[in-house]
Amino acid sequence: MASRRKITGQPGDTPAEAPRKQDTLYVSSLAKGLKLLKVFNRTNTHLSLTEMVKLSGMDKSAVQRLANTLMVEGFLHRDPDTKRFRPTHAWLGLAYAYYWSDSLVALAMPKLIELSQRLGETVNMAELSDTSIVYVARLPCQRTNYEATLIGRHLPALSASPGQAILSTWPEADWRAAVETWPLRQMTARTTMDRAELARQMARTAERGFSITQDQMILNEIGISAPIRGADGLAHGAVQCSVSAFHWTPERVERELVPYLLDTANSIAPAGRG
Amino acid sequence: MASRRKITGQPGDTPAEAPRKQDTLYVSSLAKGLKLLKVFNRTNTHLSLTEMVKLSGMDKSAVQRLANTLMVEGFLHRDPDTKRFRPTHAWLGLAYAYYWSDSLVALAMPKLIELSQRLGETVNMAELSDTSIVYVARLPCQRTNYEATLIGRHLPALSASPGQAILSTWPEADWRAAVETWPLRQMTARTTMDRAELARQMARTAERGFSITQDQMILNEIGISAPIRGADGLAHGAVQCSVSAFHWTPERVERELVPYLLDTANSIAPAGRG
DNA sequence: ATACCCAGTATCATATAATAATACAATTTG
DNA sequence: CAAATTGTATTATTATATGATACTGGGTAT
Repeated sequence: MASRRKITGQPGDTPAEAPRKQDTLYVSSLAKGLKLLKVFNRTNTHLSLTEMVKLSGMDKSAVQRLANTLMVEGFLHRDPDTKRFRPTHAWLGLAYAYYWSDSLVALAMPKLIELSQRLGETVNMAELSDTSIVYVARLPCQRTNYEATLIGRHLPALSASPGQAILSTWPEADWRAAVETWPLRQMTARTTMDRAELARQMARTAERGFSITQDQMILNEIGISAPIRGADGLAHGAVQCSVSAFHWTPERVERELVPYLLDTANSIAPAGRG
Repeated sequence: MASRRKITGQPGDTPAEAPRKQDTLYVSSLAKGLKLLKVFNRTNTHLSLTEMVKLSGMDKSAVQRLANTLMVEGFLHRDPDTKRFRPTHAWLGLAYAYYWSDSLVALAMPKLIELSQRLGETVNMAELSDTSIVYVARLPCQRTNYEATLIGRHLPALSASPGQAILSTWPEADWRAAVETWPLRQMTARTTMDRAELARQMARTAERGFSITQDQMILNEIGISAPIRGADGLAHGAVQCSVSAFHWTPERVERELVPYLLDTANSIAPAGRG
């Protein structure tokens, strides 16, 4: 590796390229294989070998071997005609396994279904994952767009209403630190990028016990979230309801949705830790 | 490896232990890492190092290194207190990526939502994966149990109504071969294990264009499925409705559910191949 | 208390198994 | 039909994964 090092690294590469992680208890071949899985996303769905090479920044031979291994093990499917790789049902199998390890979802599910039928609007459940929230359960209604039906989506916690609801249950110093440092991404023209403004919203959320956001992820979308508190008062997750600003005003939301949302969130009592 | 081979292999091991797959384009370290992921399932949700060793049949040191790598890469979480590993939200992130690669789900989703609201009963969509069906979309209703809300579940295609519906669109010789050879598992006391009987059911299904099963996965559960046909007439997936035998009779199902189910399935037109 | 046992952690010499260059085949493109 | 691009196969080289072993610490029973 000393002599045959990568000479320059193409300018388009991911920055820094992560020189070496640890040593003895780090299996880099496994890490590279996982990296190849992560290359598939919303825009990269059916990839050729060379595309995988470009996107992963790894060597052609390496990608060849890793992709082949993933195929043999059932994690990638190769279309014999186009020679392109795509994810397999094994990826859903992992989600299935995940759900059995997350007791909070099991607790919440019946209440979420009930809420969704009562409100007739999209109901979601999200959990915090580092500085993002992740949708773990989704009950769509007719006018829900496809993206909003998909579990596993990660969003910046600061901008999404479930994130704000969860954070608001933290000690004030903690959530203020998060508001200062956690990443933000301009998703729509109106996504709040002003951290001072976010801090004000958070203060209001902490005070009221629920969060309301608008135009943050999609224009004309109103998100309302209530935290699911544990015995220690800290939130493990949040129940979210998503409605259209065409049909709803913040006032009506607060009158007709929030009470049910809070009721549902409060009725979900996490046992120990999720 | 010639000298330090595994001496005997404990009697409890998985059979044969897969001596070697291929050689030059097979990265066994990656395969082992994936094997470790597969160890997590419905019953094994939070695993200690030694449990992972037992379940995977791999060396203690190997598991140590692989698990550590999976943790560093964000695919396993370790509880600092119990020292146990569990799946992370990355597992749901893979499901999210999967959904963008499966255009059939995107096509079907709005129709499935509509159907679920019209019927007020659990509506699912499943796809064939080898000899299993996999649930790719689920719209639960109040009395749906937790397991039936989870995507990614694999079931023997021969026993599940979506599997029968899909198979019934194949040329008769093909589905007959499947009925003869594909695996069966006794899930309830009444799961049909008689292949001749299954063949009769399949013939009926092929004739009628939809399948009805009862007591196959859960007692008192009736499953009704309609195939989603492509341009070639072959099914890429199936729409399923699941109801309780306490509230429904096969006759009423056929009158009040089947027409809507068929209508929904027919309105989903797969473009090219999923 | 103390000794034991078991689970988790760390270290290291060894050679297996991953590497990346290269060559070949099969495409698609001009 | 040539040229370029992508996918496939082969190989020498050594970096990297291996698994035995030893260390640490918590829990339990003696």
